[in-house]
Amino acid sequence: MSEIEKGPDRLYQDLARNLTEELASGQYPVGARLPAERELAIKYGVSRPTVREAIIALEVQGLVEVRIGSGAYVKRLPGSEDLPGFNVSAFELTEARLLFESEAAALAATQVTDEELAEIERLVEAIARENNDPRGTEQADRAFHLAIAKATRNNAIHDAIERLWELRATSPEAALLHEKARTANIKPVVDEHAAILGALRARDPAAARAAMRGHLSQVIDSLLFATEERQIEEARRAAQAKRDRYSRATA
Amino acid sequence: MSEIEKGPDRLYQDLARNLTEELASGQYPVGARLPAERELAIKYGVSRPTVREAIIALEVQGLVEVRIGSGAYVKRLPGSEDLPGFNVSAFELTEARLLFESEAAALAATQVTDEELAEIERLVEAIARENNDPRGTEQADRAFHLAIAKATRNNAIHDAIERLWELRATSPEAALLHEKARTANIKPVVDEHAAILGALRARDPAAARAAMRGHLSQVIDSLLFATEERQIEEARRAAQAKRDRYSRATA
DNA sequence: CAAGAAAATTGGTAATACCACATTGGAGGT
DNA sequence: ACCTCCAATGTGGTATTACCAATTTTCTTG
Repeated sequence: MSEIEKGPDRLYQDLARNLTEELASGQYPVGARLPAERELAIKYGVSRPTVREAIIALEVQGLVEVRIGSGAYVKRLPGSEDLPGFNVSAFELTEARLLFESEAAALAATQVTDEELAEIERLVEAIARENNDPRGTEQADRAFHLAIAKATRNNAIHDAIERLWELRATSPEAALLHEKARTANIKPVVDEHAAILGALRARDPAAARAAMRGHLSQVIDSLLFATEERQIEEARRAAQAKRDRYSRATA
Repeated sequence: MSEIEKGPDRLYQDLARNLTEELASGQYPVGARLPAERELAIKYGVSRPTVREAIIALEVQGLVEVRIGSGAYVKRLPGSEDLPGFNVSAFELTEARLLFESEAAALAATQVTDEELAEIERLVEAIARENNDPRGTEQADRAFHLAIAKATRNNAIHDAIERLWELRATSPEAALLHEKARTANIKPVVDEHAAILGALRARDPAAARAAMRGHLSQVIDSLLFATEERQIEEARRAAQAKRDRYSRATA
């Protein structure tokens, strides 16, 4: 039937990629059996050893399970890596950032170097430009926050915060909600980022913490604003009340 | 030469396991070339297709890189997965916990249920028993801190803190240093944990934060105590000074 | 209709052959 | 003596064929 497109190297890799795509397309749901090795060999115009190599590649990746005398069965779909913490909402994510990044900013204020301050200042300007671009990707925003995390001189802190941003990128719902919030609310972020920068420049931990908290509180507000009323009104009120309680206790 | 031990299923898996062990043993350092497929086939008494399957399994795992016409070369050693944040010290880890878990405790104080309080109380008692056991594994300690993280009702926070504990477990140096610190300093932890529990029970965020900070500051102290003077005296002073600066700013 | 046996199907492994690419070493020229 | 080039050799890449073992299906049979 269909032919293998291109690639002079490693036929089995092309075939494994093709099969992975077919898995992702839903052509073979979880639990389904793949065609026999001999059939696949004919279908793709390759030899059976090559088919076996490709299936072994999928097997090692945990995509399929091979049962002797029976066949190769779909174990999980390509997209669904079991990354720990994959099931977090945009609210949880931002709440976590509110807690962690605020403290990180305070620590960074005691550690930041002049070079890092210059870099952060450059990123603030980049964020301003990014905001004017209707199709901005928030790359500068991410870089800004990670630069502060890095200024803590603590790899564990930097990694934890970087991870939160990755979760945001890999969670479809979170990315969508953030995008909605962004289009509806563009103005204040520049000032907030500048305030954070100012506190860092002053080497004032308390001010840096407060500025970061203010910024992320604003982000949560914009998320709340972007939330459909009818849809999750209850969850919205709960998130609001939760934050209020925490904020009041730490004011 | 050597024979394959056992296993009626999947010869290539046995062979891949054998090769992985030989990689781990340092028999083939990074960059070294593995014997030719034909040689391995003879050495292990299997056919070349089977050897190819095993090598492909290693290749998919990123252990070796196959160059056409040249051979299979060791890319990385089995133990060294590139988990993000693999290179963190015990100090960084605990400092991160000091920042994150303190805030998590504050948030948890506003969210914790009576059931969770009962569970946490149970864990405090378990920690006390664990401390009397010279070969305690700190399982209860971990469970205690994760229970508090869970009481925040925020999966992102829980995951981030859980990750820090995993890093501690997977980092040999960190585990070693903690073990040294534990044997040298057993007494205060019970009181500290009880203090945290008390603050949670009182639903007092500020007190919970302070209690957690006090506890983890104590942990850092014990780590400093366990650090060999001659070895990293400079790093020790730096860590001490860093924490002091942050603590003074948040007192 | 059910239980068991036979046949067909499927993955597992081996053996062999040939091709393409890489490396190496020696022939030949400078 | 040195460098260049190319052929021989080694190595992985793939195909073909064959046979075995486990499973599944089919069919016989009580």
